[in-house]
Order: sequence, then structure tokens, then C-alpha cells
Amino acid sequence: MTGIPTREDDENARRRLGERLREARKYLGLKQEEVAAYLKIGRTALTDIESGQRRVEAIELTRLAQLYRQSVGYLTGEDEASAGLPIDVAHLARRVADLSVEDREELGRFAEYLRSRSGGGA
Amino acid sequence: MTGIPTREDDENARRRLGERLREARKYLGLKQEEVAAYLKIGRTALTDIESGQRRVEAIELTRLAQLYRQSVGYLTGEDEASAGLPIDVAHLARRVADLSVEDREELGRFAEYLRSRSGGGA
DNA sequence: CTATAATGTCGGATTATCCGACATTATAGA
DNA sequence: TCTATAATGTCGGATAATCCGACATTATAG
Repeated sequence: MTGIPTREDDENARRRLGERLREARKYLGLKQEEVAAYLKIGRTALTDIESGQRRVEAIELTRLAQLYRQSVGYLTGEDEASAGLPIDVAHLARRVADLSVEDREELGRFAEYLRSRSGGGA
Repeated sequence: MTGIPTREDDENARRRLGERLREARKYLGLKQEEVAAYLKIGRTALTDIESGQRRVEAIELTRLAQLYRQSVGYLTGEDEASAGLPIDVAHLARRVADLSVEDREELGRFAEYLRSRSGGGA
């Protein structure tokens, strides 16, 4: 078990990373062009990233995790099973991001209420 | 706030990543040569990585996280990075993460209500 | 202090990236 | 459906990063 990673393992891992990055982007309804501009890379570079043809730098990865509201662990498939935030939570976070501070606080209180009501499940 | 990352931010982030990687390696008492062999890169390449002079690929990062028995989130300083989000949003996302799906949906609808009420700020 | 291991530095060969032009595919509207 | 346009994909060559060995410097043991 835990064999030494081969070059092909790398390619597979890169492809899966690219797929997750693409999924996350489309989920937020962003264009390659927009994300590429955010990362300050060319659009075709993002095409290559999402198809696993270009390496992703660690810093780029953290920036993407922020933009996509996902943990870097999820994007890298760190724990194939237990992901970072559930996708609907990420969606919520995005919608919440441009609410006013007061509204966010009110939403937080409501979240607390829901949590206490159902006893904070797993 | 939440300014666009500059080139210098990248360099700083890379340096900090390198420092954490070096710390993790020394903690395990490994030599650069051993880790480099594990990653199948030259020893001097690891020297450059740990001093922030060479980029770290996402795949390399996950391999190092395994070898060093750390999360990629720790190595990238994810907590530090999620300061990119407004603090209360990150906090909310965390609290929301273990609510049930139904509660999350209800919370999402409430967020929509708040949004429409104040006309989608920011 | 000396011997040796470990790490750091540098230059140029090697390899990956970048980016624009063009091709292909998805999407919206008549 | 057909068409216009947006979005994404592909490719080649200019550009930039990496790689790696030789040598320098620093840490550690004895």
C-alpha cells in the first residue's frame, strides 16, 4: 500500500484537480476570462489548467479557493470523502458576501436559531 | 477592503509557504535530499522552494502534505488566507456547515429575503 | 579545530508557460 | 431550425521558469 506515485498518478491528479476547479467555477457562474483576470493569467492558461494540461501553483490554488469559497483541501481532493464546505454552503456564502454587515449579523442569528432548533446535526 | 493581490503579495505568500514546508521537514528530521527524492525533483529545487524562490505545484503540495502529515490547508496558511473573506462571512459559513440540508435551504431563502430587502448591497 | 554533512548560490541547458490567431462548441433570440 | 454571438478549445513559437551540476557557505560531530 501507499505505493510511490508514478508520473501517471500525477497526470490523473492534475486532471481531477482541473475538473474540480471547473466545477467550482461553473457553479458560481464565472467565465474563464473572469477567473483568469483575477489570477492575472491568460484565459487559455485557465483552459489548460481545467483540462489538466498546466500545473497549478500553490499560491494560485489558494487564490482560487478563496474566489470559489472552497477549502484548498477540497480542491486538491485531500480527503476524497470528507470535503470542505458542502456545495450549497459555498453557494450561501457567496450570496451572503455582499450583504450588509447588519444583514449578515441577522442571518447569523437566524443560523443560530436553526442550529439550536435541530440540535446541531453532523 | 479585500484588495487585489499584488505581485509582492505572491512573493510573500510563497516565502511563508516555504517556511512552513521547511519547518515541517525539519520537524520530521528529514534532509532536503530525502524529500527531494520523494518528490522526484533535484535537491536544489527544494532549497529554492523552501526559500520561496521556486513555485510549488498543487500536486507537489499534496504529496508534501502526506509526507509531512499535515493538511494542505495548514501548509498554505488557509486560515490566514480566508481572511480574504469578510470575517463574519467565513464564520457564518463554518457555523452553517453542519446544519441539515433543509435548514441550509431555509437559511438560503432568508438570505435572499435580506438581499432583496436591502437591494443587494456592496 | 578539523572533517564531513547539509544546505545555499549561480549559470546556462532544458522544459513549461504564455498568448495571440484561429477552430470548435454552447447559448440566446428571431 | 437557423443565425449571431459568446464561451471555450487548440496550436505554434516567443518568453519565462525550472533543472542540475559545480562550487561556496554553514552546521554538526568528534
